[in-house]
Amino acid sequence: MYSLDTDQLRTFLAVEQTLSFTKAANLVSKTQSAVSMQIKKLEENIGKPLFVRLGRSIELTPEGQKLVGHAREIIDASNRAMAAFDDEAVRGNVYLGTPDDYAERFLPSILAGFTESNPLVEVSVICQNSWELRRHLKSGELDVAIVTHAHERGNSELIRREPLLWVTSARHNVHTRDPLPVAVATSHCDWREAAITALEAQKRNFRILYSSHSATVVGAAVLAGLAVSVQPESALRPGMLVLTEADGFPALPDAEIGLERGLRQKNAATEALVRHIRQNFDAMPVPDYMDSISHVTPDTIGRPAKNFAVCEDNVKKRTVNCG
Amino acid sequence: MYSLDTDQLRTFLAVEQTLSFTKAANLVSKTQSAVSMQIKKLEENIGKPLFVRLGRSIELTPEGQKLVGHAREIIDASNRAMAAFDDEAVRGNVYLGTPDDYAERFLPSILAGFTESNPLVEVSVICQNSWELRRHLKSGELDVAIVTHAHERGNSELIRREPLLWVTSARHNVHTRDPLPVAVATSHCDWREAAITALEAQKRNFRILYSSHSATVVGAAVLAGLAVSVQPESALRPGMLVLTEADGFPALPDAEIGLERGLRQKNAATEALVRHIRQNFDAMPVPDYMDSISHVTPDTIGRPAKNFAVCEDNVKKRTVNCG
DNA sequence: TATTATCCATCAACAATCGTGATGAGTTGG
DNA sequence: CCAACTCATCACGATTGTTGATGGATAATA
Repeated sequence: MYSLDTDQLRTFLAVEQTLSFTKAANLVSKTQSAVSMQIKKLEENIGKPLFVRLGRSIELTPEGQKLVGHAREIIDASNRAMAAFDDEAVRGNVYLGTPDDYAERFLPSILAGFTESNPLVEVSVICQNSWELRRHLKSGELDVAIVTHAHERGNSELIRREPLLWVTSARHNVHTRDPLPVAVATSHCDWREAAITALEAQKRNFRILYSSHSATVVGAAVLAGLAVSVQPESALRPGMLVLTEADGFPALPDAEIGLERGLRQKNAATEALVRHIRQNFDAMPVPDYMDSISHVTPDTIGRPAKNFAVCEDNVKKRTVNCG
Repeated sequence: MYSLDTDQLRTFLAVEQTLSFTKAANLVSKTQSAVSMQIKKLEENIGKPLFVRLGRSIELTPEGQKLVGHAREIIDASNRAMAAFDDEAVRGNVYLGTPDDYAERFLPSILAGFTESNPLVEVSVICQNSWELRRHLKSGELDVAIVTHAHERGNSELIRREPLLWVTSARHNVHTRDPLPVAVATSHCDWREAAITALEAQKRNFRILYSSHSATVVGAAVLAGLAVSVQPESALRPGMLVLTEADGFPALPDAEIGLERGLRQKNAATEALVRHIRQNFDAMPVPDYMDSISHVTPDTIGRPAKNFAVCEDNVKKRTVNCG
C-alpha cells in the first residue's frame, strides 16, 4: 500500500498556487531543483503526470487538478492534527462581518491563508453593509468587521486605501446619456454619498436608476450597460471601463477600508485574525489585468485615457490566475 | 510548518491496533527496530509521548488516543487519493444486508479492513433478520447478505460454523426455574426453531417469555437474568454463562453463517466485498475472554462445566482490546 | 535576428535519514 | 530461576533529499 508523502503534497500545492517551480521553491523554503525532483517523485508515485511543461510556463494536467482537492484535504487534516498537539495553538471561533463585495474579492485568499496557520479557529462570516455591521459590532454579535472607513465615526482602523473610480461598460456608452443613469448602493453608503455629492457639485444632470444592497449586483448592472457607478480599483472587472476627468467625470475621494472591533471581550482567535487581515491587506496585489484597464491614479488624472477596452488576452489571463 | 509523515502514521495505527511494536512491524512489513524508531520520531515531531511502555506491554497515552482519529483521517484521505488515480481500483457501491447481531460483532472490523483496501467503494448496510434479507435479495434491493445458512433453502454459501449454545446470566439462576423462561427471536429464525425443537424433544417444561427481532436485545434479556436463550459462540459476552448437558440442557445443532447473493447484475465492487468477507470470516479469531467462559465444543460436551463466571480481569481485557 | 533573462531538467557530490540485523536491558510466566 | 518475549539502542549500509552548477528551451526585448 503506497502512501502519499505530505512533504511532496505541500510543495505540489505551492506549485499549484504559483504555477512556477521557482516561486514554489521559495514558498516552501527549498531549492528549485528540490521542487523539481519532488514533483517528479510525486508523479512517479501516482503514475500520472501532474503538470504539462510548456517551455517556460507550466499548467496542471487534469490529473493534477484532481490531486489538488485530495492534497488540500490531507494537508488540512495534517495541520489540524499538528495544531491539536500544539499547546500554543490558537483555538476558538470568530464572528467576522464584511460587505458582500469585500467578501467576494478578499475573503477567499485571506481565509485560506488564515486557516492554514490557525487550523483550530472557526471563522463565521456575516455579510451586510457597513452600517449594519457597525450595529452588530455594538450589539456584540460580531467580533470584528471590515467596513468602509469613516473618520468621523472614528472607531475603525484604516487598513487599505484605493482610488474610487467611475466605471461604465466597455461595450456600451451609457456614460454619454443625459440624464446620466447611475447605479449605487441602497443607503448608508459612503460611496453613494461621494458619487452624488460629486455629481451635484458639477451640476450634472443624473438620476439613480439602479439601487441595490449588493455591490456585486451594482457591478453586474454596470457590465450590462444599464448605468455607470463608482467602484474601488480592486473591484474593477474585465469588461469595465474607467471614466476619468477627460471624459468629464468628477474626481472622487479615495475609497478607504477599515477594520472595526466589536465590544466583545478580546480573545486570542480574534486577535490572530485581525493581525492576519492587517498583513494581508497590506500585501494584497493588484490583479494582472489591471494594467490594461485605464484607471485614475495621481499621475493619470487629467491625462487622456488609453487602452479602454479590456482585451480578450487579459480576460483569459485573469481566469487562469484566479480560477 | 511541520508536517506529519504518512508512513509514520501508518505504523502508528498498526501499533495502535496490535498494541505491540513487534506485531505492528509485521503488519507494515518492517523490522521491529524500524517501528520503534518511527514511533520515536513521531513522538518527537508531535512533542508528546504516544505510548507508555509498561515493561513488556504498551498502552496509548491520552495524546496517543487523540492522534488515532487524526491519523485515520489522514490515512483514509491518502488512500482515497491514491485509489482515485489507480485505474484498476474498484469503484461503486454495494448494498449489504446482515442481521443486527452480526452487524455488531463482525461488521466493524470487516468494513474497516475493506475500506482500507477499497476506499472508493461505498457500502450501505441494511439490518434485518435472515428471512427479510432473503426477500430483499430476491427483489434486487440487496447485492449480498450475511444470513443464517440453511441447506434446504439452498442458495447461500457457508462461510462460518460455530457451536450454538444455551446461555444464561452468570449472576442469576433463571436456568433452574420451571417452567424455563426462554428468550428468542420473533419469528423465521432457525435458532429459535432449534431451541424449541430441542426442548420439546427433551419434554422440558418451558415458555417463551421474551421475544424480540433483535438478537442484541435477546442478549440483554439474558444478561438481566430474565430468561435463558441460545446464542452462537461468538455472541457470548462477559457476564454470560454457558449451560451444557451437565446442567441438563440439550445439545443444539451448529450455528451456520452463510453468504447469499442477490439477483442483481454482478459488479466488481460486490465481488470485492464478497471476497473480503469470505477471507475475514475464515480468519476471525475468538475473543480473548472466550477462554474463561465455559463453552460447548466437540471435546467439552458432556464434561462438567468449569470457570463459569467471567472474572473482572477478563472483562477489562476485553474492553482494552475492542475499545 | 540577436540578445538577454527566465524557466525547468539534470547531474555530481555531499549530507541526512532510514531500515536492517545484532545486541542488550527489562519483564513475564512457568 | 530460566526461557521466552518485548522494546530500545547501536553501527553500518543503502537510500533519499538537498544543494549548487550547468544546460537546453522559451519568451521578451531591442
